[in-house]
Order: sequence, then structure tokens, then C-alpha cells
Amino acid sequence: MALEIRPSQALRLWRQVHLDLVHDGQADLSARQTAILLTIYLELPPHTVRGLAQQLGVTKPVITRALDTMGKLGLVTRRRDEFDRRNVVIQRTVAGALAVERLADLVVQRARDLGPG
Amino acid sequence: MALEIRPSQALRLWRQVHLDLVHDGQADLSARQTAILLTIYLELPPHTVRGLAQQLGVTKPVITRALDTMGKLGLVTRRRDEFDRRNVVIQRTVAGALAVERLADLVVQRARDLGPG
DNA sequence: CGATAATGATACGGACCCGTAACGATCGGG
DNA sequence: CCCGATCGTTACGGGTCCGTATCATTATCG
Repeated sequence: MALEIRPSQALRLWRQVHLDLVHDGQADLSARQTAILLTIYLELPPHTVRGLAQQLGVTKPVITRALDTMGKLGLVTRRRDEFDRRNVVIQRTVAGALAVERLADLVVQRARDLGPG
Repeated sequence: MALEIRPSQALRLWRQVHLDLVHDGQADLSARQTAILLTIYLELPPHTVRGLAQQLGVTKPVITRALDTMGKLGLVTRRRDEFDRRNVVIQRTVAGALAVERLADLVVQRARDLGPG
């Protein structure tokens, strides 16, 4: 069930999708931000700042700042955990889900457009 | 010859590769920089600032700054065009080629690791 | 209670990036 | 030969990000 892809195909796919992201005027997310966003939307909740920092291997302020930025963009929301008020639970949004879905479709479409080799 | 991939697979692939990039302490390139780098290494030379700006749909200073950064990282080099000294020719480097190759292998490997669904 | 630990947010100095606008260098046509 | 067009770069003001260190808030445990 493994997905077979050749190195040259992988590079052309990577390039084309990034070109599309730049072209579409989407938010120019860094690799870190992309990893954070997709982790929130693919892994099981709840998500906390500390948990994300551990998974990414970065410091907590990195997560806090990324959440600030994505919050402004409407991609995620934060809410205080009522059972342990030290924690903050990161929540998904409709806009964020749509953005993730759009990325998925983009990758699928560009993969389909790939020629052999 | 199209590459078949499902949306959920695309997202998991995208997330895992970005996680790897962050983890490996690679340069945290933005989407724009990634598009520029891969364009230089996949499209036929010669590459100029103006040409890259057109392909990316961004302004020239964006390209200049990206080349500054990637130059410091050793991923690309610039050389004056001797036949039209207004032009600058962007050249590949061994380090850049290795980085691109590493990215390709990373995508291929993570695609192979994908389960069904 | 009070002390300790843990969480997320904030301050700081330094670096990078953005778009607009201006710049010097170079080419090319009249 | 000169003047306009074109090239890449730089200056500017504003924004974001980094890592380290510190902070206030909250929980836990003696």
C-alpha cells in the first residue's frame, strides 16, 4: 500500500505546490508553521502549547507566536482549559479546516498532473 | 502515468516531511524561498532575478533578498553576465544540489511510509 | 496553609522579510 | 553621443520571527 514516487517526481511536485501557494497569495507559512497547523488538524485533540512544542522539537514561545499569527489569520483558536486552568487548548476553526482541505486538494491535483520520470 | 494519492495521504505526507525539515534543523525556508530554490535547480538555466520574479509572481527585491539568504547558506551563487553586464546569472552549488537531493529522498521515503487511506 | 512545580505568555535584542520607491550601472536606438 | 529603457540592488518603515530569560497564574503536595 506504499505510495511509489520517484525523486524527480517528488521535486517537481514540491516545486509546483509551493509555486501555487505563492501564486494564490496564501499566507506564506514557514515550515514550522505548516507543521504546527497540520499537526493540529491531523492529530487527535486536545492540543496544548507544551505538547506541540515537544512534537516539533522547538521552544514554547515558538508555538505561542505561531498561534498568535494563525489566530489573526483565523486558522486556529485558543481556549483556557477549565479543568486545569494552566493549560490552553488549541481548537480548530472552519477557516482553518478549509485551508487544510484546499492544501490537500492542491497536492492531489498536482500529483495527478505529474508526468512520468 | 498520473500519481494517485488521496487527500488524507497528501496531508499526512505534507505534515511528516515538514516535521522532518523542522527536526533536522534545516534552514527554515518559507514557501517563497522553497519555490525559488527548486525553480533554480529544476528549470533550465540561465536564471536571472527578473525571470525568477516573473515565474514566482513577486517583486524583484523579494528575489534579491532570497538570494542573499540562500547565498549565505551556500545554496546558490551569483555571477555577473559578461555579455550583458546588467544581468546577474544565478548558479547552482554543490551544497544546494545536495540539499535538494536530500529533500527529494525525504519526500520519497515518507511517501513510502504512508499507510492506506 | 506554604513551598514547589508546571503552564503559557511576555520582554528583549537581533535578525529577517515585506512592498514601495529610489538608485547606480549598463545597454541600445535615434 | 546621448537619452530612455532595463537590469539588479539598496533604503525605508513596518511587521514577524528567533532563542533566552523572566513573568503571572494555577495546580499539587507536604
